[in-house]
Amino acid sequence: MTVRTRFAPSPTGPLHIGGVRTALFNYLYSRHHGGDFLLRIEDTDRERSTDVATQGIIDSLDWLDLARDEPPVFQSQRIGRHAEVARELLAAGRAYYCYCTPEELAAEREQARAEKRVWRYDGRWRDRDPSEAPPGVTPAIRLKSEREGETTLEDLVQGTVRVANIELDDMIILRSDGSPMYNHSVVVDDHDMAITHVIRGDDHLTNTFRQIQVYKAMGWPMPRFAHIPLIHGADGAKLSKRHGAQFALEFREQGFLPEALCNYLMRLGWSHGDLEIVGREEAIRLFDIIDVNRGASRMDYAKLLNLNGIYIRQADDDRLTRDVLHRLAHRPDLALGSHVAARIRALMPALKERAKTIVELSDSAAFLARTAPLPMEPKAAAALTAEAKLMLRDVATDLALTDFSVPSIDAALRAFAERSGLKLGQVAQPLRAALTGSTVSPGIDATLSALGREESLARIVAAAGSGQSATGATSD
RNA sequence: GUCCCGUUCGUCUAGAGGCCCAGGACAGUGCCCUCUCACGGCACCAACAGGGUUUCGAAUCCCCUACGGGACGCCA
Repeated sequence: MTVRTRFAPSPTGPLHIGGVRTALFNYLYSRHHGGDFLLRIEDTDRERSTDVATQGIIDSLDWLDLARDEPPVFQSQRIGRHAEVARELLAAGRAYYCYCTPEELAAEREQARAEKRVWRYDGRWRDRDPSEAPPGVTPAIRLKSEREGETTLEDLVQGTVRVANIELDDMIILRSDGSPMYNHSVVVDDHDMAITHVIRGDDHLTNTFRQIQVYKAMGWPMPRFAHIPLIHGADGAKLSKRHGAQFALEFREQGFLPEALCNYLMRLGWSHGDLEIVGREEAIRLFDIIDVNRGASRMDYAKLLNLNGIYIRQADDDRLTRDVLHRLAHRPDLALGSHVAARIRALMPALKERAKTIVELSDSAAFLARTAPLPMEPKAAAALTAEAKLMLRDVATDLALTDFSVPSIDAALRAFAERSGLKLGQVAQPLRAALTGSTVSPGIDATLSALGREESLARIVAAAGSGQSATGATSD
């Protein structure tokens, strides 16, 4: 039997990072076993479900490269089938009409809570004849749950979990308006979709016991269940806005690579010895659901950032150049052209060594898309002393004689420094300021080479010329 | 409140009775490399929630307590 897993989010908002991990585990599990990974949109709550959210979920999964094997199933299109199963249950005597009104039940629940009692539906219509039904009330359909013994769940992550059946009341499977309830439709859909492994957040653990009752009542084979722990914020509380990014596409916006996010999320609650860096192929090969921990784990943005840096360094230079160009295109202060793309591509091996996000990478490449005179950071301006400016004119002469390859630039700079009795840093820092407007950049030789002869010399001249009047009487 | 689950360095984790006076990674600190910043290298800091059992021996088995989390809808 082929393994079939599914990710079943409700489209009520952007895809949360916990959902991403659930999707990832489902994906990895099915791939590991050569099975199928499916998507089901649980949009039966018409009030809260939106098309925008649905599209957001699909975009998120696409970005993360969690490919589905079949078109998405929309639960809202299956409510007829859910009702049909409910009627089957009714006909088989495994379910019954309940004529309690929502108001009546809500009041009871409220009262029980006020008295600090546990409230459960008492099954008052379970064995009553429908002829006793009060007039004018359209009934809901409730499942006849087992009332004795206990239900045991052999969870792939949580182990053996038992609940006394007395804890479970007769849940509603079909509302009085004919629409299905979650715990019912999930079972019908999972069955019809031939799902073999249900991997989901452990907030669903207690639902499972109710769902098992439906499987039993229908005589359907049960899938295996795996309830994975939730992700919390740094303070151990539920992940929320103040903890930082929490939605998949937010991470994309903040410059994270999908493979870094996947690697991070996979290692959260799962491990394979001391292994930290796990690419997609290896993840598929190594992933097993029984290696997933039971306890909730906390989101550590610092570690994700570190991982992102590692993935950026490993990433293909052309791809990173495209990403950077895409981001820089939105900046009104820059002028992009093919020569800029070439410069960024040329310097990319050095740039990516220094960035932890695509945002940082883009910022660090921005100077390549400017034209002289450059805006100067205060520290860079300070590096351009009168003395330095004079030195720049001289070094420009030497540089002009090179072929602007990295080795020849390096050789020229070292020779110049030695001849002038300067340390390399005393030459490189003013040059860096002149070329980038900053005190931080890749190696000065690579920076010069990427910028090219013409642009480099123009920037040096611009920087050296602006303080021409300096005669040694400069203040501060 | 009831039911269920969990608890190893700040964080993610290794650990399936002796290999552990607890290992790795991130973060932090210091040093080295060095034209800046990174990268890289080296080192330091730092944990078995508490108590009680079993055992020759427990982070590992069992029990209790504390703390944390989840679920208790005609929501999903």
